[in-house]
Amino acid sequence: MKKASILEVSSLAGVSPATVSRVTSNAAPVRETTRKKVLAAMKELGYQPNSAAQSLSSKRSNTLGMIVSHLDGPFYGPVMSGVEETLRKLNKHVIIASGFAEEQAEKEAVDFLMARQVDGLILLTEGLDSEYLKDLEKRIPIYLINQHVDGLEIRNMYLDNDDGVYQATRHLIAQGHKDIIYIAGQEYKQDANERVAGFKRAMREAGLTVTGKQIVHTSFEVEGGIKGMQHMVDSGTAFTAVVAGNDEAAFGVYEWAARHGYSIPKDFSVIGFDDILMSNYVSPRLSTMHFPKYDMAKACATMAYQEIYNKKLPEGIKFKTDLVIRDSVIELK
Amino acid sequence: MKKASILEVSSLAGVSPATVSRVTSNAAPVRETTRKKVLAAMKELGYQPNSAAQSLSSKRSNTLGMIVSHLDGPFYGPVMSGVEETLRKLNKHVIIASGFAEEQAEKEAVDFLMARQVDGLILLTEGLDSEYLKDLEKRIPIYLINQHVDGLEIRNMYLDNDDGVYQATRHLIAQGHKDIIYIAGQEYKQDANERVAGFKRAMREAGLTVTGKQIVHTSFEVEGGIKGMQHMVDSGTAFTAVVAGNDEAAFGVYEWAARHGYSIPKDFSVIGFDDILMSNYVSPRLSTMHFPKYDMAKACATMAYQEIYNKKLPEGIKFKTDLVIRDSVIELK
DNA sequence: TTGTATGCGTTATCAT
DNA sequence: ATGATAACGCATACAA
Repeated sequence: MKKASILEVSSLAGVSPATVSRVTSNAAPVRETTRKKVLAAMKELGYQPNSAAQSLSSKRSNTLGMIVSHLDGPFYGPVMSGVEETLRKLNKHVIIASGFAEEQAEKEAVDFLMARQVDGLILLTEGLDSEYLKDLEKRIPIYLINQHVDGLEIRNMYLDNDDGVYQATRHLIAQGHKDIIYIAGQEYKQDANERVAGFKRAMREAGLTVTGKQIVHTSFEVEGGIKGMQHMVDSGTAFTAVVAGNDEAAFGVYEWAARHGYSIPKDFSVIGFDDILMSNYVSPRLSTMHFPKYDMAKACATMAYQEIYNKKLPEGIKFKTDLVIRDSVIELK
Repeated sequence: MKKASILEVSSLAGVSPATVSRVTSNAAPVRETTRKKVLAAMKELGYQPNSAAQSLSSKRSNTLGMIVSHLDGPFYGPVMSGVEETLRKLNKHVIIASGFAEEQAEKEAVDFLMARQVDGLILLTEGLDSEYLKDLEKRIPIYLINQHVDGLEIRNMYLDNDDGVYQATRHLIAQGHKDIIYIAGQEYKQDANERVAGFKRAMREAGLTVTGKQIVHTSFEVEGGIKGMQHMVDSGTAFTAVVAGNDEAAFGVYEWAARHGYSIPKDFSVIGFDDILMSNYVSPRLSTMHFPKYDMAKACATMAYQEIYNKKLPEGIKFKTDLVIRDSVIELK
């Protein structure tokens, strides 16, 4: 069974190739009886449209490009998964490239995918600035996950970072904590700063003072959590609870605690952000803010599909986090 | 700057389109002076070959398909990363699809990618049996990661699972442990069983008896580790050390220990397998067998490239694991 | 070494 | 509703 072409199908069905194309693409009306004939012929020959030919002729690749900072990492996996799954059901393809969170590499990834004639670009990047993106948007539909760009709001899938950490902090406060420290992500990262803002807001609203001493910028990594804790202790800042910029940093806090003989949550409470898979399996199980990564990815893929292939106007969505209470936070006596 | 075609480049360079094609594809000799002219023209027009046209004409998509069980998960990420990175450097593309470790879904993924005219298939699957794969191999070059199929050895990137667990177990024995239990992965999984074999071999070689009581088949997941431990305790099997089928299961052992008030490695030692990222960050840091996922992925991608685009014969590679000593195993006094 | 001409498999335009 | 036919942009025999 070698590859059959549209021509063979058409002759076997006794119609023109154009008609076959009409039934495969579902783009024009076809009499029900002829449709059946064609479908039968397709099945008999095991016909699969040649996508290169389709692309060449239709000027569409039926493929979306996706760029993520890293192919590994607990955060990107679920996002890729959601995008791929959604698009596959819609019979579209994804080509994923990694950008390593570096401007140069991410731009190369863009070029790489553009050369591939992708119909749109889903971007979960960190090194592409607003100028570049606005420019890019003129050439191809783009969809941004986790990055806010003025003027591109409608193509933005966004998380309410501020509100998320606000909730997390309030949870701590509700448990009686007053001396709370915050281990923030990289200062140049948008989301890191929004989260810091949520922390400050919650603290002030509760009548608690927040000075620079209670916040340290490190990174969204295990190492960042470790360093952050060390910094706080070195600087003599007292605390009964720590909110980590993300779960990985929270694991760093755990690690620091283990190294120095502290017990969580007995000695101090910890809350994270993202709700990555591992968070449910560390000891103590990490209380955190659930980031609806998967839903966000699906929404993003759907939005892209709708705009590109169905001419619907895109509409940005702002997602909210949910508090996931587990075992790493206890009431302060 | 709209998309320039090969025709415009050729006329601007004062050569035929065929010559332009020759320089882009690097497939036929071109006089150095004309090459420069062409290159200049390409640059001036920002020429990017239309890959759909290339595919259609050359009957090559310059794209490899890759199927993994899950897009997330600590194991697949590094593998995807290695493949993507390697291929991108070689100017080839990867389309990744997930198969969810289910036969049906994985076969659909194959069809999906075949329809896309991929030039080859890199398979990191769990639901595709030998028969199917041997059949598939007749239609398209395939490369198997982590799955041994008789007759397809040359297209196989394989890990010496047996030797890995053998080493892990010997490490435990060298530390004075005699009562060792093994928490194995799913019984229908090839690698799970090879690992069990390595365990038995090491035990017997050391003159230690190994009965069915010391081995329990659960799964390669955190939950599997938890259940495995519970099973061992319920059945009253004594032990001073446990080897887990993989790191995730080892985390389950950690979790079980935490829930029941045991302290690792004081109360018992634990060794894992895979060396996933998190293993370095749990407490205590997990001793484990390093699985060269990334290297394996790169080797696989390179092999695929060489065979498909350079007609070189593929050659399967068997990788070895390395013992990574961290803090979860201590000497038995 | 370079040019000419044809074909790749599909979609889209224009008829009918 | 359906058919005929011209693109689509490139690679590749074949010729020169």
